[in-house]
Amino acid sequence: MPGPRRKTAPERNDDNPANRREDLVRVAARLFREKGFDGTTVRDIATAVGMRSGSPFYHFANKHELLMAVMEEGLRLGLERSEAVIEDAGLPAMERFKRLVRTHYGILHDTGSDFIPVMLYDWRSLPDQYKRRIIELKDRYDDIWQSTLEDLQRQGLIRTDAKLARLMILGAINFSATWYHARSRAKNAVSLDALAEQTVALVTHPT
Amino acid sequence: MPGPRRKTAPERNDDNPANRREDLVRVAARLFREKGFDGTTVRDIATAVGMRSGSPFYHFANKHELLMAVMEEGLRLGLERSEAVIEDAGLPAMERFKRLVRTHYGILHDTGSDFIPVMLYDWRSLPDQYKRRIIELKDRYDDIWQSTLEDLQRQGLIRTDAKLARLMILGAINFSATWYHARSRAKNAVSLDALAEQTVALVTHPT
DNA sequence: CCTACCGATCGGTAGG
DNA sequence: CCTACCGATCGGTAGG
Repeated sequence: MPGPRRKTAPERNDDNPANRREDLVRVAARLFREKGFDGTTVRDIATAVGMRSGSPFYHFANKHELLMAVMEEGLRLGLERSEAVIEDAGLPAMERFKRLVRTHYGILHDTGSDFIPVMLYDWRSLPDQYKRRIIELKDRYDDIWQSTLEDLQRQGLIRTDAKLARLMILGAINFSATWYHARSRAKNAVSLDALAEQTVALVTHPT
Repeated sequence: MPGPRRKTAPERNDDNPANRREDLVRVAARLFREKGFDGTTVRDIATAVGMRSGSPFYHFANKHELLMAVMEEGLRLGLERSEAVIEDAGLPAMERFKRLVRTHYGILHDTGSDFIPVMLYDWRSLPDQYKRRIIELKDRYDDIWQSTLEDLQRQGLIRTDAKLARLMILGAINFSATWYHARSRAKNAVSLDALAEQTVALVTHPT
C-alpha cells in the first residue's frame, strides 16, 4: 500500500537511526519556524521526512522533546561559532563585537538555520521541566556577549549598562527574524554583512 | 443549572453587548499573550469572561476575527498615544524621540496592555486576508517613527540609515516583551523610564 | 519504523 | 447568549 501523498520529496538521509533523528530535528525546526509549534503537527513533520504518522515517537518520547532538541541544537551550533570568536585572544573588543554581531545574524538567517528563531518565538511552548537545560546553554551564550560588552563599555565605546546593552542589542538583531528574509529579491535587500555593520554603527560611540 | 466551575471571578462589564465585546477582546489579549493564539481555546476565553463555550461566536464570526480585533485595538491605542507626541509641533526631534521610546515601552508593559505583544508574537497566526487591515495601521505607526528618525539623522544624532534604525530600535524595545516583567520584584528591576533613557543613550550620538 | 487505532480536545453551529 | 451537539484533528500507543 502506498504511503500518504506528498507534494515534495521527503528530506531523508540514509537509514542510520542517528541520521534519521537529525532529519527530524532539522525539518521540525523549519516547520516550527514557519507555522509555530502548535501550528505544526507531528504528522506534518513525519510526512516531510518520509515517515508515517506514528514513527517520530520512535525517536522522541513526545512532541515537546522534539522542540527541546531543536532549541538545543541551535544553542550548540551558536555556542560553537561564538566561542570560536572569543578564543582568538589577540582580538580587540571592538573587533570581537563586530564578529559576534555578524555571527548572530548568520545564526538567524543562514540557510537551514531555523533552530534559534524557534527558540525565540516558541519559548513559551516549552514545558518548564525542559527549560532548565536550555537556559543553561543560553546562559553560556549570554556570558560571551556580556564580557565583550563590558570590555566595550570600559573603553567608552558603549554608553549603557552592559547587561541592558546586551538585551537591547540582541533584541535588535533577534527581531530581524520578523522582517529580514534572505531570499527576498527586493532591490533594497541588505546583505547580512551590511546589516551587521549598521547594527554596530548604531550602538557604538567611537571616540 | 450552574455554569462551568471557574477558579477566578469572570471579568465582566454590564450586559451592554458592546461592553461584552470589549471584555472578550481584552481577555483574549491577555490569554493570547500568556499562552499563544493556538494555545488558547475559545473555551478559555469564554470562561474568563463568564460565558459558555459557544457564546463568543455571537460577537465574533470565528477565532481569527477575535485575534484581529486584539491587534487592531493595540494599534488604535498605540497610534492615539504616538500621534499625540508628534502633534506637539514645538518639540525638538530628540525630545520627540525620547517620548516615542517611552510611549512604546508603555504600550508593551503597562497593565492591561497586551494587544501589541500579541501582534508581535502571533502575527503568523493571522490569515492573510486579515493582515491587510492591520498592516495599514502598522504603516501609520511606522511613519511616525520614520520621520522622527530622519530628523535625528539629519541632525547627526543617529549614525545609520533611518529605516534600518527604525527596525533595529523598535526591535530592541519590542524584544523587552520576552524579558521585562513589570511585576518582578527583583532588586535590579528597572523602571520603564530608566529603560527608555538607556535605550536612547545606546542609539543616539550627541555631538 | 509501520499499521491500525483510540481518547480527548477543539472550533464551530442549529435552534431557541 | 445558552444548550446540546458534531466533525475533524491531533498527540500518542500497542503490537508487530
